[in-house]
Amino acid sequence: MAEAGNSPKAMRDLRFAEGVVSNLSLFSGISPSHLAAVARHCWTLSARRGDTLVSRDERLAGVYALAYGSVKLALRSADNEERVLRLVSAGQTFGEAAALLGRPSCYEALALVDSRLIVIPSAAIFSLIDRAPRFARNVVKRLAERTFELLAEVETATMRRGSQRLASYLDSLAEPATAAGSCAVQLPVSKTLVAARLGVKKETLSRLFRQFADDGVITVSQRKIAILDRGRLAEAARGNGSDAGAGNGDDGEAADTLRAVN
Amino acid sequence: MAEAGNSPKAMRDLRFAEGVVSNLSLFSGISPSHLAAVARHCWTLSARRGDTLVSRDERLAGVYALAYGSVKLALRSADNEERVLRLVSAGQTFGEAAALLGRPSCYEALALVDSRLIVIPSAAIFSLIDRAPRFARNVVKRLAERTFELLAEVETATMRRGSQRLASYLDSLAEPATAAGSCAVQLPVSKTLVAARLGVKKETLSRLFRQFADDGVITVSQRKIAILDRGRLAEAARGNGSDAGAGNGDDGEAADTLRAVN
DNA sequence: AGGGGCTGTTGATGTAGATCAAACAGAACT
DNA sequence: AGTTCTGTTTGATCTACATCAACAGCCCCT
Repeated sequence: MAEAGNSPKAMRDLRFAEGVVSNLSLFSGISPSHLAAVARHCWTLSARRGDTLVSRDERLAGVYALAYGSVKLALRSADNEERVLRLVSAGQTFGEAAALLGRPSCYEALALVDSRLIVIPSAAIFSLIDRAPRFARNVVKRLAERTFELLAEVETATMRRGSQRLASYLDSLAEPATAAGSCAVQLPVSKTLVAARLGVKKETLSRLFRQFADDGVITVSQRKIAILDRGRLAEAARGNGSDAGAGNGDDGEAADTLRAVN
Repeated sequence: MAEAGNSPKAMRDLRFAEGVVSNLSLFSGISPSHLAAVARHCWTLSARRGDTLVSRDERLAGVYALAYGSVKLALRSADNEERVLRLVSAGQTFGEAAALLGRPSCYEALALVDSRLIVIPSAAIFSLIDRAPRFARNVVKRLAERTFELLAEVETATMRRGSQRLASYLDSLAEPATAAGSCAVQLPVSKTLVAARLGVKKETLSRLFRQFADDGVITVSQRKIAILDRGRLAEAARGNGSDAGAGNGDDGEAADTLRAVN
Protein backbone atom coordinates (compact mmCIF):
# COMPACT_ATOMS: atom_id res chain seq x y z
CA MET A 1 0.00 0.00 0.00
CA ALA A 2 1.10 3.53 -0.57
CA GLU A 3 -0.19 4.66 2.77
CA ALA A 4 2.76 3.62 4.91
CA GLY A 5 3.90 7.16 5.20
CA ASN A 6 6.95 9.21 4.55
CA SER A 7 9.73 7.26 2.89
CA PRO A 8 10.73 8.88 -0.39
CA LYS A 9 9.49 5.88 -2.32
CA ALA A 10 6.14 5.88 -0.56
CA MET A 11 5.77 9.56 -1.34
CA ARG A 12 6.57 9.02 -4.98
CA ASP A 13 4.07 6.17 -5.19
CA LEU A 14 1.40 8.30 -3.63
CA ARG A 15 1.96 11.16 -6.07
CA PHE A 16 1.96 8.66 -8.89
CA ALA A 17 -1.33 7.12 -7.78
CA GLU A 18 -2.89 10.55 -7.43
CA GLY A 19 -1.80 11.45 -10.93
CA VAL A 20 -3.17 8.26 -12.43
CA VAL A 21 -6.44 8.30 -10.56
CA SER A 22 -7.14 11.92 -11.36
CA ASN A 23 -6.90 11.18 -15.06
CA LEU A 24 -9.32 8.26 -15.08
CA SER A 25 -12.70 9.03 -16.56
CA LEU A 26 -14.10 6.96 -13.73
CA PHE A 27 -13.13 9.77 -11.40
CA SER A 28 -14.12 12.71 -13.55
CA GLY A 29 -15.87 15.42 -11.60
CA ILE A 30 -14.66 14.14 -8.25
CA SER A 31 -13.22 16.58 -5.74
CA PRO A 32 -9.45 16.62 -5.17
CA SER A 33 -9.85 15.69 -1.54
CA HIS A 34 -11.84 12.59 -2.46
CA LEU A 35 -9.25 11.72 -5.09
CA ALA A 36 -6.46 12.05 -2.58
CA ALA A 37 -8.30 9.85 -0.12
CA VAL A 38 -8.67 7.15 -2.75
CA ALA A 39 -5.08 7.45 -3.93
CA ARG A 40 -3.89 6.89 -0.40
CA HIS A 41 -5.25 3.35 -0.51
CA CYS A 42 -3.93 2.43 -3.93
CA TRP A 43 -0.73 0.64 -4.68
CA THR A 44 1.34 0.32 -7.81
CA LEU A 45 2.30 -2.66 -9.89
CA SER A 46 5.04 -2.99 -12.45
CA ALA A 47 5.05 -5.65 -15.12
CA ARG A 48 7.53 -6.73 -17.74
CA ARG A 49 6.46 -7.65 -21.22
CA GLY A 50 4.80 -11.05 -21.05
CA ASP A 51 4.04 -10.97 -17.33
CA THR A 52 0.70 -12.24 -16.18
CA LEU A 53 -1.08 -9.58 -14.15
CA VAL A 54 -4.23 -11.52 -13.43
CA SER A 55 -4.80 -15.21 -13.96
CA ARG A 56 -8.06 -16.90 -14.56
CA ASP A 57 -10.02 -17.59 -11.35
CA GLU A 58 -7.92 -15.16 -9.39
CA ARG A 59 -9.73 -12.88 -6.98
CA LEU A 60 -9.05 -9.22 -7.60
CA ALA A 61 -8.23 -6.93 -4.71
CA GLY A 62 -9.53 -3.97 -6.63
CA VAL A 63 -9.93 -2.27 -9.96
CA TYR A 64 -6.82 -2.11 -12.13
CA ALA A 65 -5.87 1.12 -13.87
CA LEU A 66 -3.16 1.15 -16.50
CA ALA A 67 -0.78 4.08 -16.12
CA TYR A 68 1.31 3.24 -19.13
CA GLY A 69 1.95 0.20 -21.29
CA SER A 70 -0.50 -2.18 -22.87
CA VAL A 71 -2.44 -5.08 -21.42
CA LYS A 72 -4.31 -7.89 -23.10
CA LEU A 73 -7.48 -9.31 -21.56
CA ALA A 74 -8.31 -12.77 -22.83
CA LEU A 75 -10.40 -15.82 -22.17
CA ARG A 76 -8.52 -19.08 -22.26
CA SER A 77 -10.17 -22.45 -22.74
CA ALA A 78 -9.14 -25.78 -21.31
CA ASP A 79 -7.31 -26.64 -24.52
CA ASN A 80 -5.34 -23.42 -24.32
CA GLU A 81 -7.34 -21.68 -26.99
CA GLU A 82 -7.25 -17.97 -26.46
CA ARG A 83 -9.87 -15.37 -27.23
CA VAL A 84 -8.84 -11.76 -26.81
CA LEU A 85 -11.53 -9.62 -25.24
CA ARG A 86 -9.89 -6.25 -25.11
CA LEU A 87 -6.60 -4.46 -25.38
CA VAL A 88 -6.27 -2.05 -22.53
CA SER A 89 -4.28 1.08 -23.17
CA ALA A 90 -2.97 3.76 -20.83
CA GLY A 91 -5.64 5.57 -18.88
CA GLN A 92 -8.12 2.73 -19.03
CA THR A 93 -9.30 0.45 -16.28
CA PHE A 94 -10.25 -3.20 -16.11
CA GLY A 95 -11.52 -5.74 -13.62
CA GLU A 96 -14.37 -3.59 -12.33
CA ALA A 97 -16.95 -6.35 -12.40
CA ALA A 98 -14.84 -9.03 -10.76
CA ALA A 99 -13.44 -6.68 -8.14
CA LEU A 100 -16.76 -5.16 -7.15
CA LEU A 101 -18.50 -8.50 -6.97
CA GLY A 102 -15.61 -10.20 -5.23
CA ARG A 103 -15.83 -13.03 -7.72
CA PRO A 104 -12.88 -14.75 -9.35
CA SER A 105 -11.87 -13.25 -12.65
CA CYS A 106 -13.02 -15.15 -15.69
CA TYR A 107 -10.33 -13.75 -17.92
CA GLU A 108 -6.60 -13.33 -17.64
CA ALA A 109 -4.64 -10.12 -18.02
CA LEU A 110 -1.22 -10.12 -19.61
CA ALA A 111 1.21 -7.27 -20.19
CA LEU A 112 2.03 -6.91 -23.88
CA VAL A 113 4.85 -4.48 -23.13
CA ASP A 114 6.50 -3.24 -19.97
CA SER A 115 3.70 -1.60 -18.06
CA ARG A 116 2.81 0.12 -14.86
CA LEU A 117 -0.54 -0.07 -13.12
CA ILE A 118 -2.24 0.92 -9.94
CA VAL A 119 -4.75 -1.11 -8.02
CA ILE A 120 -7.67 0.74 -6.51
CA PRO A 121 -8.99 -1.43 -3.69
CA SER A 122 -12.67 -2.34 -3.86
CA ALA A 123 -13.21 -0.97 -0.38
CA ALA A 124 -12.02 2.46 -1.45
CA ILE A 125 -14.40 2.36 -4.38
CA PHE A 126 -17.38 1.37 -2.27
CA SER A 127 -16.62 3.98 0.28
CA LEU A 128 -16.45 6.66 -2.38
CA ILE A 129 -19.70 5.42 -3.86
CA ASP A 130 -21.25 6.06 -0.47
CA ARG A 131 -19.79 9.53 -0.11
CA ALA A 132 -19.93 10.90 -3.67
CA PRO A 133 -23.10 10.29 -5.68
CA ARG A 134 -21.35 11.70 -8.71
CA PHE A 135 -18.84 8.88 -8.45
CA ALA A 136 -21.59 6.32 -8.03
CA ARG A 137 -23.04 7.52 -11.30
CA ASN A 138 -19.65 7.26 -12.98
CA VAL A 139 -19.30 3.65 -11.86
CA VAL A 140 -22.80 2.83 -13.03
CA LYS A 141 -22.07 4.44 -16.37
CA ARG A 142 -18.83 2.54 -16.81
CA LEU A 143 -20.45 -0.81 -16.03
CA ALA A 144 -23.36 -0.08 -18.31
CA GLU A 145 -20.93 0.74 -21.10
CA ARG A 146 -19.13 -2.51 -20.45
CA THR A 147 -22.46 -4.31 -20.74
CA PHE A 148 -23.09 -2.67 -24.09
CA GLU A 149 -19.67 -3.58 -25.37
CA LEU A 150 -20.18 -7.18 -24.36
CA LEU A 151 -23.57 -7.31 -26.01
CA ALA A 152 -21.97 -6.04 -29.20
CA GLU A 153 -19.31 -8.69 -28.74
CA VAL A 154 -21.89 -11.45 -28.46
CA GLU A 155 -23.66 -10.14 -31.51
CA THR A 156 -20.61 -9.90 -33.73
CA ALA A 157 -19.11 -13.13 -32.46
CA THR A 158 -22.21 -15.21 -33.02
CA MET A 159 -24.12 -13.57 -35.83
CA ARG A 160 -21.42 -12.41 -38.22
CA ARG A 161 -18.79 -14.28 -40.12
CA GLY A 162 -15.08 -13.71 -40.04
CA SER A 163 -14.99 -11.57 -43.15
CA GLN A 164 -17.61 -9.25 -41.73
CA ARG A 165 -15.74 -8.92 -38.46
CA LEU A 166 -12.51 -8.14 -40.25
CA ALA A 167 -14.19 -5.59 -42.48
CA SER A 168 -15.82 -3.86 -39.49
CA TYR A 169 -12.53 -3.86 -37.70
CA LEU A 170 -10.62 -2.29 -40.56
CA ASP A 171 -13.40 0.20 -41.04
CA SER A 172 -13.28 1.15 -37.37
CA LEU A 173 -9.53 1.68 -37.59
CA ALA A 174 -10.08 4.12 -40.42
CA GLU A 175 -13.04 5.80 -38.82
CA PRO A 176 -11.35 8.98 -37.60
CA ALA A 177 -10.49 9.83 -41.19
CA THR A 178 -13.84 10.57 -42.73
CA ALA A 179 -12.37 10.10 -46.18
CA ALA A 180 -14.92 8.11 -48.10
CA GLY A 181 -12.35 7.25 -50.76
CA SER A 182 -9.11 5.55 -49.84
CA CYS A 183 -6.90 5.75 -46.81
CA ALA A 184 -4.15 3.88 -45.02
CA VAL A 185 -4.35 2.35 -41.59
CA GLN A 186 -1.84 0.57 -39.43
CA LEU A 187 -2.62 -2.56 -37.45
CA PRO A 188 -1.86 -1.73 -33.84
CA VAL A 189 -0.78 -5.28 -33.00
CA SER A 190 0.43 -8.43 -34.70
CA LYS A 191 -1.89 -10.19 -37.11
CA THR A 192 -1.90 -13.18 -34.82
CA LEU A 193 -3.35 -11.02 -32.06
CA VAL A 194 -5.83 -9.43 -34.41
CA ALA A 195 -6.94 -12.92 -35.35
CA ALA A 196 -7.43 -13.86 -31.71
CA ARG A 197 -9.43 -10.69 -31.20
CA LEU A 198 -11.62 -11.37 -34.21
CA GLY A 199 -12.15 -14.95 -33.15
CA VAL A 200 -10.48 -16.70 -36.06
CA LYS A 201 -7.19 -18.56 -36.48
CA LYS A 202 -4.25 -16.70 -37.94
CA GLU A 203 -4.37 -18.86 -41.08
CA THR A 204 -7.96 -17.83 -41.64
CA LEU A 205 -7.17 -14.18 -41.08
CA SER A 206 -4.40 -14.43 -43.64
CA ARG A 207 -6.82 -15.85 -46.17
CA LEU A 208 -9.39 -13.19 -45.42
CA PHE A 209 -6.83 -10.48 -46.01
CA ARG A 210 -5.88 -12.04 -49.29
CA GLN A 211 -9.52 -12.32 -50.28
CA PHE A 212 -10.12 -8.62 -49.71
CA ALA A 213 -6.88 -7.80 -51.47
CA ASP A 214 -7.80 -9.94 -54.48
CA ASP A 215 -11.14 -8.19 -54.60
CA GLY A 216 -9.33 -4.88 -54.80
CA VAL A 217 -10.80 -3.56 -51.57
CA ILE A 218 -7.49 -3.26 -49.74
CA THR A 219 -3.79 -3.84 -50.13
CA VAL A 220 -1.70 -5.32 -47.38
CA SER A 221 1.96 -4.89 -46.68
CA GLN A 222 3.11 -5.96 -43.26
CA ARG A 223 0.92 -4.16 -40.78
CA LYS A 224 0.13 -1.38 -43.18
CA ILE A 225 -3.31 -1.71 -44.75
CA ALA A 226 -4.40 0.58 -47.53
CA ILE A 227 -8.14 0.80 -47.87
CA LEU A 228 -8.87 1.31 -51.55
CA ASP A 229 -12.64 1.20 -51.48
CA ARG A 230 -14.19 2.25 -48.24
CA GLY A 231 -17.68 1.76 -49.57
CA ARG A 232 -17.20 -1.85 -50.48
CA LEU A 233 -15.43 -2.47 -47.20
CA ALA A 234 -18.42 -1.13 -45.29
CA GLU A 235 -20.64 -3.28 -47.45
CA ALA A 236 -18.60 -6.35 -46.61
CA ALA A 237 -18.94 -5.48 -42.94
CA ARG A 238 -22.70 -5.57 -43.34
CA GLY A 239 -22.53 -8.91 -45.03
CA ASN A 240 -22.14 -8.76 -48.79
CA GLY A 241 -19.34 -10.80 -50.31
CA SER A 242 -19.61 -8.95 -53.66
CA ASP A 243 -23.03 -10.30 -54.52
CA ALA A 244 -26.01 -11.13 -52.29
CA GLY A 245 -28.96 -9.29 -51.05
CA ALA A 246 -30.57 -6.52 -49.06
CA GLY A 247 -28.32 -4.48 -46.81
CA ASN A 248 -29.91 -3.31 -43.62
CA GLY A 249 -27.69 -3.67 -40.51
CA ASP A 250 -26.88 -0.80 -38.24
CA ASP A 251 -23.35 -0.09 -37.09
CA GLY A 252 -22.54 2.37 -34.34
CA GLU A 253 -20.57 0.78 -31.49
CA ALA A 254 -17.07 1.31 -32.73
CA ALA A 255 -14.82 -1.67 -32.09
CA ASP A 256 -12.84 0.51 -29.73
CA THR A 257 -11.31 -2.43 -27.98
CA LEU A 258 -8.30 -3.05 -30.17
CA ARG A 259 -6.61 0.22 -30.94
CA ALA A 260 -3.63 0.05 -28.65
CA VAL A 261 0.09 -0.05 -28.70
CA ASN A 262 2.72 -2.45 -29.91
CA MET B 1 -47.62 7.74 -15.09
CA ALA B 2 -49.22 6.57 -11.90
CA GLU B 3 -48.79 9.93 -10.28
CA ALA B 4 -51.85 11.66 -11.70
CA GLY B 5 -53.62 11.31 -8.45
CA ASN B 6 -56.77 9.95 -7.08
CA SER B 7 -58.80 8.08 -9.67
CA PRO B 8 -59.44 4.50 -8.56
CA LYS B 9 -57.36 3.19 -11.44
CA ALA B 10 -54.44 5.45 -10.67
CA MET B 11 -54.55 4.30 -7.06
CA ARG B 12 -54.57 0.67 -8.10
CA ASP B 13 -51.63 1.25 -10.42
CA LEU B 14 -49.69 2.96 -7.67
CA ARG B 15 -50.27 0.11 -5.23
CA PHE B 16 -49.29 -2.32 -7.94
CA ALA B 17 -46.07 -0.48 -8.72
CA GLU B 18 -45.21 -0.32 -5.03
CA GLY B 19 -45.75 -4.04 -4.69
CA VAL B 20 -43.60 -4.88 -7.69
CA VAL B 21 -40.80 -2.49 -6.84
CA SER B 22 -40.58 -3.61 -3.25
CA ASN B 23 -40.00 -7.17 -4.37
CA LEU B 24 -37.16 -6.41 -6.76
CA SER B 25 -33.74 -7.38 -5.51
CA LEU B 26 -32.55 -4.12 -7.02
CA PHE B 27 -34.42 -2.37 -4.21
CA SER B 28 -33.56 -4.66 -1.37
CA GLY B 29 -32.69 -2.81 1.81
CA ILE B 30 -34.28 0.43 0.63
CA SER B 31 -36.55 2.34 2.99
CA PRO B 32 -40.31 2.25 2.36
CA SER B 33 -40.44 5.99 1.87
CA HIS B 34 -37.84 5.82 -0.87
CA LEU B 35 -39.69 2.92 -2.44
CA ALA B 36 -42.93 4.86 -2.41
CA ALA B 37 -41.21 7.84 -4.01
CA VAL B 38 -39.92 5.67 -6.82
CA ALA B 39 -43.21 3.87 -7.31
CA ARG B 40 -44.96 7.20 -7.76
CA HIS B 41 -43.01 7.76 -10.96
CA CYS B 42 -43.47 4.30 -12.44
CA TRP B 43 -46.13 3.25 -14.86
CA THR B 44 -47.49 -0.10 -15.86
CA LEU B 45 -47.51 -1.91 -19.15
CA SER B 46 -49.61 -4.86 -20.23
CA ALA B 47 -48.67 -7.12 -23.08
CA ARG B 48 -50.37 -9.97 -24.87
CA ARG B 49 -48.53 -13.08 -25.90
CA GLY B 50 -46.35 -12.18 -28.87
CA ASP B 51 -46.36 -8.44 -28.30
CA THR B 52 -43.13 -6.59 -28.80
CA LEU B 53 -42.25 -4.64 -25.68
CA VAL B 54 -39.01 -3.16 -26.91
CA SER B 55 -37.73 -3.12 -30.47
CA ARG B 56 -34.18 -2.92 -31.55
CA ASP B 57 -32.78 0.62 -31.54
CA GLU B 58 -35.60 1.87 -29.38
CA ARG B 59 -34.69 4.24 -26.59
CA LEU B 60 -35.87 3.07 -23.19
CA ALA B 61 -37.60 5.45 -20.85
CA GLY B 62 -36.46 3.41 -17.90
CA VAL B 63 -35.75 0.03 -16.46
CA TYR B 64 -38.36 -2.64 -17.09
CA ALA B 65 -39.50 -4.91 -14.29
CA LEU B 66 -41.63 -7.95 -15.01
CA ALA B 67 -44.51 -8.35 -12.57
CA TYR B 68 -45.80 -11.55 -14.08
CA GLY B 69 -45.49 -13.39 -17.36
CA SER B 70 -42.41 -14.19 -19.37
CA VAL B 71 -40.32 -12.09 -21.70
CA LYS B 72 -37.71 -13.06 -24.26
CA LEU B 73 -34.71 -10.83 -24.89
CA ALA B 74 -33.09 -11.50 -28.24
CA LEU B 75 -30.66 -10.10 -30.74
CA ARG B 76 -31.89 -10.07 -34.30
CA SER B 77 -29.64 -9.82 -37.31
CA ALA B 78 -30.33 -8.18 -40.63
CA ASP B 79 -31.34 -11.53 -42.13
CA ASN B 80 -33.83 -12.08 -39.34
CA GLU B 81 -31.68 -14.57 -37.51
CA GLU B 82 -32.51 -14.55 -33.85
CA ARG B 83 -30.27 -15.19 -30.89
CA VAL B 84 -31.97 -15.42 -27.52
CA LEU B 85 -30.03 -13.71 -24.76
CA ARG B 86 -32.22 -14.29 -21.77
CA LEU B 87 -35.64 -15.34 -20.68
CA VAL B 88 -36.92 -12.91 -18.12
CA SER B 89 -39.28 -14.26 -15.49
CA ALA B 90 -41.44 -12.54 -12.91
CA GLY B 91 -39.54 -10.42 -10.43
CA GLN B 92 -36.63 -9.78 -12.75
CA THR B 93 -35.63 -6.60 -14.51
CA PHE B 94 -34.10 -5.80 -17.88
CA GLY B 95 -32.93 -2.85 -19.89
CA GLU B 96 -30.76 -1.37 -17.12
CA ALA B 97 -27.78 -0.66 -19.35
CA ALA B 98 -29.69 0.92 -22.22
CA ALA B 99 -31.95 2.95 -19.93
CA LEU B 100 -29.18 4.29 -17.72
CA LEU B 101 -26.95 5.18 -20.65
CA GLY B 102 -29.79 6.61 -22.69
CA ARG B 103 -28.61 4.57 -25.64
CA PRO B 104 -30.88 2.70 -28.05
CA SER B 105 -31.49 -0.89 -27.06
CA CYS B 106 -29.47 -3.43 -29.00
CA TYR B 107 -31.89 -6.24 -28.35
CA GLU B 108 -35.60 -6.65 -28.62
CA ALA B 109 -37.99 -7.76 -25.90
CA LEU B 110 -41.00 -9.89 -26.70
CA ALA B 111 -43.72 -11.23 -24.43
CA LEU B 112 -43.87 -15.02 -24.58
CA VAL B 113 -47.14 -15.07 -22.66
CA ASP B 114 -49.55 -12.43 -21.48
CA SER B 115 -47.50 -10.29 -19.16
CA ARG B 116 -47.54 -7.22 -17.00
CA LEU B 117 -44.60 -4.93 -16.38
CA ILE B 118 -43.73 -1.67 -14.79
CA VAL B 119 -41.32 0.89 -16.13
CA ILE B 120 -39.08 2.64 -13.62
CA PRO B 121 -37.98 5.91 -15.24
CA SER B 122 -34.24 6.45 -15.44
CA ALA B 123 -34.60 9.79 -13.68
CA ALA B 124 -36.13 8.11 -10.65
CA ILE B 125 -33.24 5.66 -10.56
CA PHE B 126 -30.60 8.33 -10.78
CA SER B 127 -32.26 10.39 -8.12
CA LEU B 128 -32.38 7.41 -5.78
CA ILE B 129 -28.73 6.66 -6.52
CA ASP B 130 -27.98 10.17 -5.29
CA ARG B 131 -30.03 9.82 -2.15
CA ALA B 132 -29.46 6.21 -1.10
CA PRO B 133 -25.91 4.83 -1.31
CA ARG B 134 -27.28 1.39 -0.55
CA PHE B 135 -29.29 1.59 -3.74
CA ALA B 136 -26.27 2.80 -5.69
CA ARG B 137 -24.45 -0.31 -4.55
CA ASN B 138 -27.37 -2.48 -5.60
CA VAL B 139 -27.32 -0.99 -9.07
CA VAL B 140 -23.57 -1.44 -9.34
CA LYS B 141 -23.92 -5.04 -8.22
CA ARG B 142 -26.64 -5.77 -10.73
CA LEU B 143 -24.66 -4.32 -13.62
CA ALA B 144 -21.52 -6.15 -12.57
CA GLU B 145 -23.49 -9.40 -12.49
CA ARG B 146 -24.80 -8.65 -15.94
CA THR B 147 -21.23 -8.15 -17.10
CA PHE B 148 -20.25 -11.52 -15.69
CA GLU B 149 -23.17 -13.24 -17.34
CA LEU B 150 -22.25 -11.71 -20.67
CA LEU B 151 -18.63 -12.74 -20.31
CA ALA B 152 -19.79 -16.28 -19.68
CA GLU B 153 -22.00 -15.95 -22.71
CA VAL B 154 -19.09 -14.88 -24.90
CA GLU B 155 -17.04 -17.74 -23.58
CA THR B 156 -19.60 -20.46 -24.13
CA ALA B 157 -20.74 -19.06 -27.45
CA THR B 158 -17.29 -18.82 -28.94
CA MET B 159 -15.18 -21.45 -27.25
CA ARG B 160 -17.52 -24.40 -26.85
CA ARG B 161 -19.38 -26.43 -29.36
CA GLY B 162 -23.09 -27.05 -29.54
CA SER B 163 -22.96 -30.40 -27.77
CA GLN B 164 -21.07 -28.87 -24.86
CA ARG B 165 -23.54 -26.03 -24.57
CA LEU B 166 -26.47 -28.42 -24.60
CA ALA B 167 -24.85 -30.67 -22.01
CA SER B 168 -24.14 -27.72 -19.70
CA TYR B 169 -27.65 -26.52 -20.16
CA LEU B 170 -29.23 -29.84 -19.28
CA ASP B 171 -26.89 -30.20 -16.37
CA SER B 172 -27.84 -26.77 -15.07
CA LEU B 173 -31.52 -27.66 -15.32
CA ALA B 174 -30.88 -30.67 -13.11
CA GLU B 175 -28.61 -28.84 -10.73
CA PRO B 176 -31.01 -28.38 -7.82
CA ALA B 177 -31.35 -32.12 -7.56
CA THR B 178 -27.95 -33.21 -6.35
CA ALA B 179 -28.66 -36.74 -7.47
CA ALA B 180 -25.46 -37.93 -9.11
CA GLY B 181 -27.27 -40.84 -10.72
CA SER B 182 -30.30 -40.24 -12.91
CA CYS B 183 -33.03 -37.66 -12.78
CA ALA B 184 -35.69 -36.11 -14.97
CA VAL B 185 -35.90 -32.53 -16.05
CA GLN B 186 -38.41 -30.56 -18.03
CA LEU B 187 -37.50 -28.08 -20.73
CA PRO B 188 -39.05 -24.78 -19.70
CA VAL B 189 -39.66 -23.69 -23.29
CA SER B 190 -39.99 -25.14 -26.76
CA LYS B 191 -36.99 -26.89 -28.28
CA THR B 192 -36.90 -24.26 -30.98
CA LEU B 193 -36.39 -21.59 -28.35
CA VAL B 194 -33.81 -23.66 -26.54
CA ALA B 195 -31.97 -23.94 -29.84
CA ALA B 196 -32.04 -20.18 -30.31
CA ARG B 197 -30.73 -19.75 -26.77
CA LEU B 198 -27.92 -22.23 -27.31
CA GLY B 199 -26.99 -20.64 -30.59
CA VAL B 200 -27.77 -23.52 -32.92
CA LYS B 201 -30.54 -24.22 -35.41
CA LYS B 202 -33.43 -26.37 -34.30
CA GLU B 203 -32.36 -29.12 -36.70
CA THR B 204 -28.98 -29.22 -35.09
CA LEU B 205 -30.45 -29.30 -31.61
CA SER B 206 -32.61 -32.22 -32.64
CA ARG B 207 -29.56 -34.11 -33.83
CA LEU B 208 -27.66 -33.31 -30.66
CA PHE B 209 -30.49 -34.68 -28.57
CA ARG B 210 -30.53 -37.82 -30.62
CA GLN B 211 -26.77 -38.15 -30.30
CA PHE B 212 -26.94 -37.99 -26.52
CA ALA B 213 -29.87 -40.37 -26.51
CA ASP B 214 -28.07 -42.85 -28.76
CA ASP B 215 -25.11 -42.67 -26.41
CA GLY B 216 -27.37 -43.64 -23.54
CA VAL B 217 -26.78 -40.40 -21.64
CA ILE B 218 -30.39 -39.20 -21.78
CA THR B 219 -33.78 -40.10 -23.07
CA VAL B 220 -36.09 -37.57 -24.63
CA SER B 221 -39.84 -37.55 -24.82
CA GLN B 222 -41.39 -34.23 -25.73
CA ARG B 223 -40.03 -31.69 -23.31
CA LYS B 224 -39.31 -34.32 -20.70
CA ILE B 225 -35.64 -35.22 -20.54
CA ALA B 226 -34.44 -38.09 -18.38
CA ILE B 227 -30.81 -37.83 -17.49
CA LEU B 228 -29.49 -41.37 -17.26
CA ASP B 229 -25.84 -40.67 -16.63
CA ARG B 230 -25.11 -37.37 -14.97
CA GLY B 231 -21.41 -38.04 -14.92
CA ARG B 232 -21.10 -38.52 -18.64
CA LEU B 233 -23.32 -35.53 -19.22
CA ALA B 234 -21.00 -33.35 -17.15
CA GLU B 235 -18.08 -34.79 -19.05
CA ALA B 236 -19.70 -33.91 -22.35
CA ALA B 237 -20.19 -30.38 -21.05
CA ARG B 238 -16.48 -30.14 -20.45
CA GLY B 239 -15.78 -31.37 -23.92
CA ASN B 240 -15.44 -35.12 -24.28
CA GLY B 241 -17.51 -36.72 -26.96
CA SER B 242 -17.10 -40.23 -25.45
CA ASP B 243 -13.39 -40.43 -26.12
CA ALA B 244 -10.70 -37.70 -26.10
CA GLY B 245 -8.37 -36.30 -23.56
CA ALA B 246 -7.69 -34.44 -20.37
CA GLY B 247 -10.65 -32.88 -18.65
CA ASN B 248 -9.89 -29.63 -16.94
CA GLY B 249 -12.49 -26.86 -17.49
CA ASP B 250 -14.20 -25.14 -14.64
CA ASP B 251 -17.95 -24.69 -14.46
CA GLY B 252 -19.61 -22.41 -11.99
CA GLU B 253 -21.84 -19.74 -13.57
CA ALA B 254 -25.08 -21.63 -13.82
CA ALA B 255 -26.90 -20.97 -17.06
CA ASP B 256 -29.63 -19.27 -15.08
CA THR B 257 -30.94 -17.40 -18.03
CA LEU B 258 -33.33 -19.94 -19.45
CA ARG B 259 -35.38 -21.38 -16.65
CA ALA B 260 -38.65 -19.61 -17.15
CA VAL B 261 -42.25 -20.23 -17.89
CA ASN B 262 -44.23 -21.23 -20.92
C1' DA C 1 27.65 -14.81 -41.41
C1' DG C 2 24.96 -18.43 -39.99
C1' DG C 3 21.58 -20.19 -36.96
C1' DG C 4 17.32 -20.17 -33.84
C1' DG C 5 12.96 -17.77 -32.81
C1' DC C 6 8.98 -15.52 -33.95
C1' DT C 7 5.22 -14.13 -37.30
C1' DG C 8 2.91 -14.87 -41.68
C1' DT C 9 1.59 -17.32 -45.79
C1' DT C 10 -0.12 -21.13 -48.51
C1' DG C 11 -1.98 -25.67 -49.70
C1' DA C 12 -4.57 -30.04 -48.62
C1' DT C 13 -7.91 -31.98 -45.99
C1' DG C 14 -11.37 -32.52 -42.12
C1' DT C 15 -15.65 -31.19 -39.67
C1' DA C 16 -19.32 -28.79 -37.01
C1' DG C 17 -23.04 -26.93 -38.11
C1' DA C 18 -26.08 -24.38 -41.64
C1' DT C 19 -29.23 -24.88 -45.31
C1' DC C 20 -32.73 -27.04 -48.19
C1' DA C 21 -36.42 -30.08 -48.52
C1' DA C 22 -39.76 -33.08 -46.90
C1' DA C 23 -42.46 -35.59 -43.81
C1' DC C 24 -44.46 -36.05 -39.19
C1' DA C 25 -46.70 -35.23 -34.49
C1' DG C 26 -49.51 -32.91 -31.31
C1' DA C 27 -52.62 -29.11 -30.06
C1' DA C 28 -56.13 -26.09 -31.34
C1' DC C 29 -60.34 -24.83 -34.43
C1' DT C 30 -63.91 -25.56 -36.86
C1' DA D 1 -63.28 -36.61 -37.39
C1' DG D 2 -60.86 -33.69 -40.30
C1' DT D 3 -58.19 -29.26 -41.05
C1' DT D 4 -54.80 -26.16 -39.96
C1' DC D 5 -50.83 -24.58 -37.47
C1' DT D 6 -46.92 -24.78 -34.98
C1' DG D 7 -43.20 -27.52 -33.41
C1' DT D 8 -40.07 -31.42 -34.33
C1' DT D 9 -37.53 -34.88 -36.79
C1' DT D 10 -34.70 -36.75 -40.49
C1' DG D 11 -31.89 -37.01 -44.65
C1' DA D 12 -28.88 -34.86 -48.32
C1' DT D 13 -25.94 -31.42 -49.30
C1' DC D 14 -23.10 -27.17 -48.68
C1' DT D 15 -19.77 -24.01 -46.45
C1' DA D 16 -17.00 -21.42 -43.30
C1' DC D 17 -13.58 -22.32 -40.72
C1' DA D 18 -10.27 -25.32 -38.19
C1' DT D 19 -6.51 -28.35 -38.47
C1' DC D 20 -2.25 -30.23 -40.14
C1' DA D 21 1.93 -29.53 -42.47
C1' DA D 22 5.38 -27.12 -44.75
C1' DC D 23 7.77 -23.13 -45.64
C1' DA D 24 9.18 -18.16 -46.22
C1' DG D 25 10.57 -13.62 -44.18
C1' DC D 26 12.52 -11.05 -40.38
C1' DC D 27 14.76 -9.98 -36.11
C1' DC D 28 17.88 -10.86 -32.66
C1' DC D 29 21.69 -13.19 -31.31
C1' DT D 30 26.44 -14.63 -29.66
